[in-house]
Amino acid sequence: MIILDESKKILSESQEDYLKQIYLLIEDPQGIVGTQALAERIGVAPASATAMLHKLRALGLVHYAEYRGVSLTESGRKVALELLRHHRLLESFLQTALGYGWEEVHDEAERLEHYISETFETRMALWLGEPEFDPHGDPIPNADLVFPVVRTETSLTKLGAGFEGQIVRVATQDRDELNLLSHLHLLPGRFVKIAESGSNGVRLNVLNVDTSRQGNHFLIPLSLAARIFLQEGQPS
Amino acid sequence: MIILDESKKILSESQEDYLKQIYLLIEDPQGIVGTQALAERIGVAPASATAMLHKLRALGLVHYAEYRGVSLTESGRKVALELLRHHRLLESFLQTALGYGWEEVHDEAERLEHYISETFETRMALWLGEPEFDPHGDPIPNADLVFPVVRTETSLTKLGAGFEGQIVRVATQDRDELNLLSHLHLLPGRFVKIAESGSNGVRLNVLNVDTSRQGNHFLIPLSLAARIFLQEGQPS
DNA sequence: CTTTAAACTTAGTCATGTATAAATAAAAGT
DNA sequence: ACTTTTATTTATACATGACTAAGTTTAAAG
Ligand SMILES: [Mn+2]
Ligand SMILES: [Mn+2]
Ligand SMILES: [Mn+2]
Ligand SMILES: [Mn+2]
Repeated sequence: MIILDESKKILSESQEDYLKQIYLLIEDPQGIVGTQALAERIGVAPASATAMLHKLRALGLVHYAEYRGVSLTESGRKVALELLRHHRLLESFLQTALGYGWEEVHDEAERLEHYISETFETRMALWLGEPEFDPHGDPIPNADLVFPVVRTETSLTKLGAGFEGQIVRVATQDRDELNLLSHLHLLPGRFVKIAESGSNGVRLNVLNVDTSRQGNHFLIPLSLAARIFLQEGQPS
Repeated sequence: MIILDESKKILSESQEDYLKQIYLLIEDPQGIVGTQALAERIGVAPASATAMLHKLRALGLVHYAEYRGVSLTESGRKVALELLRHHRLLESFLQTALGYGWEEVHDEAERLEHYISETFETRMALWLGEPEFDPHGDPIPNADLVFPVVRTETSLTKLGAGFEGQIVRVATQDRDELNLLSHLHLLPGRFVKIAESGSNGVRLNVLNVDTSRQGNHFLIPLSLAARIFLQEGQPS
């Protein structure tokens, strides 16, 4: 549905998802991703991915050399960022405006990101007050597809006991994990203090929750703690 | 995207649009519609419609006999109403919640109606306060797909000079017509008095608009007047 | 009735996105 | 280097939804 500047060409939901997944699979800005990993992520056979890569290359959306891997061209990257903006604005909007539960937003956004118009995008952003981060704490590219300035965020596993800071990102889409974190008040915005940090997990005190629930001593397993990011600071 | 109760089968956007247009083209509850009219409405060649009708019949969604025309089965009708509910809730929501212009809502709703979930539908309805009519004045089936009780509405062309009533429906999706009506304050909810009704059109006085614009004597052509519906009554 | 026109369906193609099976290239192991 | 394993591509096929051209049915006129 996203319309390319140049020829006003319209991409299919499939094509868009390939571009988005290529973007997300490439960590380093200069990296490439292989056919297998891509196919696996999209949920198709490797041969199907190869076929699609030929088409995307013909459209000028990817750099792709047979057997060597794939990366995005400038216009391919724009499509991916456009989608990312739609997705993250949608997650914010569904939660804030429509009262969606924390775990319900992802699937809906995954589908709708391909079908909302630029007008819809603009109006959501306006309604939300041009947010820079979504409910997970993930950065939202602005209308010109530029990311907000990065915050200094550090994974829970890299901080020691006694550290005080604010949760700024929770890098998981898993429903159960999100429900757990939601229950424990461990969502972006919360201020916490690390009570204990060991090899089997991390214990936190939530600082700005009513005193009756203060002594929050649940042990967060390392696998999850690694995906919770803090920024130093105290509640204002 | 709409999921059939029985086999959890998912319909394509195309299939859904066929069912919806069959529904809209059949005025009488017991009527049928021909291949040509249907094809024209969808924007495909008649042969393409024939092919699709075979598929929809195989899915148990339409009654269809070659050369004799098509109508909806009970489950086909449910899909059509489901879509209609999505469409009309979306139009209301885009306008009320997101500040869409009167003419912008239709195209967006036409696409999104196929991709929103039942959750999205439910939340929109809640946000809007379970509305029974959309911004055009068209009735919205409730969650059980039952229409609200019909209002007594009469086309402008069937009423004489001096009649006072409230606009309850504006049966057009045309952007220019909608813009015009919007400018003239002739939208559902307004109270008007018929100033003149002749063979070249109808002139209205808008009753509850500031006095400076009272003498609204624009001539509404009959073709448009026929699609404006009033209910008798005075402003409260 | 028979002829003609309109509506409709069938037959044969095409584009898109997927799949499996077989072939080939690249990487790893010895 | 040679061999084996793994990644990837090619060849072929299938489903969907569209098209055009040609044939068929039905309805309207004479
Ligand atoms: Mn998606
Ligand atoms: Mn956009
Ligand atoms: Mn539609
Ligand atoms: Mn629904």
